[in-house]
This record gives sequence, structure tokens and C-alpha cells, in this order.
Amino acid sequence: MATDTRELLLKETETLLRTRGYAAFSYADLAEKVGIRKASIHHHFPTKEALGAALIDSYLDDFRAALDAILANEKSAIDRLNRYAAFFVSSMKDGMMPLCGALSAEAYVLPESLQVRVRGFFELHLEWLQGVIREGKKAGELRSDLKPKHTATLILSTLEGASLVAWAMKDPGAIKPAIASVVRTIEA
Amino acid sequence: MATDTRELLLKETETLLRTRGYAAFSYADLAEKVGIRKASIHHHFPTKEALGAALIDSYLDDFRAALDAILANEKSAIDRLNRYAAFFVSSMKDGMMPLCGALSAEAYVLPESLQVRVRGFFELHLEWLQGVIREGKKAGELRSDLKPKHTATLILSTLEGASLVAWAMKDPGAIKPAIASVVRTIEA
DNA sequence: AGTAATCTACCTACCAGATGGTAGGCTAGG
DNA sequence: CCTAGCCTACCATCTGGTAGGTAGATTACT
Repeated sequence: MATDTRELLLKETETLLRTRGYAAFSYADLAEKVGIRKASIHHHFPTKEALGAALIDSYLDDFRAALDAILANEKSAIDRLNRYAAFFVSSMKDGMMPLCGALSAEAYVLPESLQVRVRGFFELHLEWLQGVIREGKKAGELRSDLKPKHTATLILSTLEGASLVAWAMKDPGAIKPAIASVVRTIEA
Repeated sequence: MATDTRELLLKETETLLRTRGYAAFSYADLAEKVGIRKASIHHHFPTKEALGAALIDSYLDDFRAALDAILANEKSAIDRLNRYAAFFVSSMKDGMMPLCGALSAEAYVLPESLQVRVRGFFELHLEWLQGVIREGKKAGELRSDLKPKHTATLILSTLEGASLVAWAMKDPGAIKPAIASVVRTIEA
């Protein structure tokens, strides 16, 4: 099927980006993985930059949907945060970095259009977290002295950092205690 | 002077690694920065891998010395941790990622000898932090229920993560509140 | 002391292979 | 017949790395 190739390309691009980063992944790698010739990739994505941008866009859409689903299914802030944190745990379990964590280190040498998207992705996280925190405070579930913005940044940072360290140390188990700590310290 | 070139090469390599990462920095970049021909770099460092290894080694030595100095100069656990955290703040202020944070994302595609060193670097951090935490607990300065290993990982993760997010968001100010939070939550 | 041999730090000129990307052609299905 | 989806063949440029040479400092030997 036609469009399947496009999806396959995006899927393999995701894997490559999240394990190697942007600079260290090539059209040749991707072509081999998908079982297509290098030049054919250009038919679907004219440039590497466009491919990267499309990947982040689709990843961001999925993530946004997943975050919405959490809001719909979980009504407690703590549950919501635990579900959120589970994304990072399952990333590691799949043997990959979270996408934007993988790209952030290279941010400086990323094409502008990708830098913008990485920032947008983090902003999505931060805004969602802030919302959860505000509601949690209102419900008396979270400590009333929390500053939503700082707390959101702290949670995102901890999870990205724990992923990074776990990834480098090849110790996926190191992630969960970090989550537990953060959640515990913001509970009312 | 002769040996100055070697030092200069290491210094510029550090900057390049901490802003671009390993894959995205080249001998050509380095040659231009140092004002030497590409081939001459090979006189000092036979391969890119050797250069990377030498850089991490020297960075690790410096860091170890800095950590020792903290132990010598500060006797309170909280002060020690704040001094430790200041490294990450000043990294950002210099417009660079912490070295191993920058390299971690690429860990999977790094030459083995560099992967080993990155892990060793994190282990140095974690062991130092565990020592500080144990002493802090004994002195009654830190909460007595802290698990040194988990807490050390949490601190390292938070600082690396905060650096990563601050770097990607081009918002160096986002780092300090994260530090403050972590320190606050482990105080007795 | 004088000179020959060696070493250091750099150079120019290459190399094979990989990089992202292009041009143009074949083929199957609507 | 046209076009989506793929192909082969090619391109300039960059990658890390090598070969071999040169000027000048250092050392070793008589």
C-alpha cells in the first residue's frame, strides 16, 4: 500500500532519532531499515529537515492526544502525573530516549525549524503539567504553596534527566524512584 | 609554545562537544577554531575517538578535583549540594551543556571507549553525592529516611534534566528553581 | 665546539567512503 | 495517458584518516 511507506518511514525515523540523535542518523540507515532505496525517501520527504519536522509534528500530535486521554480518564492529579511519568518509563523499556530529550542536546546544530518544534514540544508538556498542578491544588490534592510553572519545569526536568542518566548508564530501572520522589514531594 | 596547542585543542573540543555533541563536531571545525590544519590534529590525537577520550579524561580529572575542593571547603551537606549544583548553573551561563549530558543522548552511537567514560563520569557524580548524603543524614542535616543511592540519582537526574530543558528552551534561568526544590525536599 | 642524527610540530596533497540531494527513467493502477 | 512510487546512476561536499615532506629545536657523538 502506498501511504504505508510514509508511515513506515516515520516510524523508523522515530526509532533512529530516539536512539542515535539527528546528526548521527542518515538517509542510508533509514533506507536500509525500510527496504527502499535512499533516493526514494526524497519522494516522500524532500529533505532531511522536512522529514525531521514531519516526525516531530506527528509525534507531538500523538502526545497531545495521549495527554488529553489522561485528562479524560484520570481525575486525580497524582494519578494523572503517574500516567504521565509512565510515558518516560515505557520509553526506556523500549530502549529509546524520549524524542525531545534525544534532540535537545543537539539543539544548537539543529535546523531552525526543528529547534522551534522541540521548544514547542516542551511547551506542550509544561502547559499540560501546569494545568494538572493548578487543578490538583484546587482539589487540595497537591501542596498549596506550589508554583505551577516551577513545579511543571521540575517534573519535566526530572523525567528527562532520569531518562538521560538511565539511558547512559544502561540502567532503565533508575527511572522509577525518581518519579516516586517527585510525586511524593508535591503531595499535600 | 608546543604543548599549548594540545591544551588549546582540548579546550576547543570541549566547547564543540558541549554545544554540538560528538557526531556533529568535526576535525575541520576544530582545525579552524584552533588555527591549525586538519591533518595536524592527528599529530596530537591520532583519532577522533582518542581526542574524545582524552577530553573526557581531563574533564573528569578537573571535576574530581572540584568535588574534592567542595568537601574540603564546605562542611554542611546543604552547602555542598548547593556548590555542586552551581556547576550546572555556570555551565548554562557559559552557553554550554554539561559534558556528559551532551554526550549521553548519543551514547548509543558513541565509540565504546567513550561510552565507558561517560558512565564512569556519572558514577563519579553518584558516588560523591551518596557520600554527601550519608554524611548529611548522620549529621541530622538531611532527612533520615533518604535512600542515598536513589537520592543521588534523583539529584543528578534533576540537574542534568534541568540543564537539558533550559538548553533546549534557551532559558538558562529555568535551572535554579529546580535545584532549590530538590534541596528543599531532602532537608531534615 | 662542531656536526650528524633524531624528534617535534606542523604543512600540502591525497584517499576512500559517507553525506544529503538531483535527474531522469521504468512500471503498475486508476 | 497520467501520475504515484519506486528505481539506477550520478553529483558535490564533507567525513576521518594517511603519506610524505620541511623547518627548526634537541640531543648524541667525536
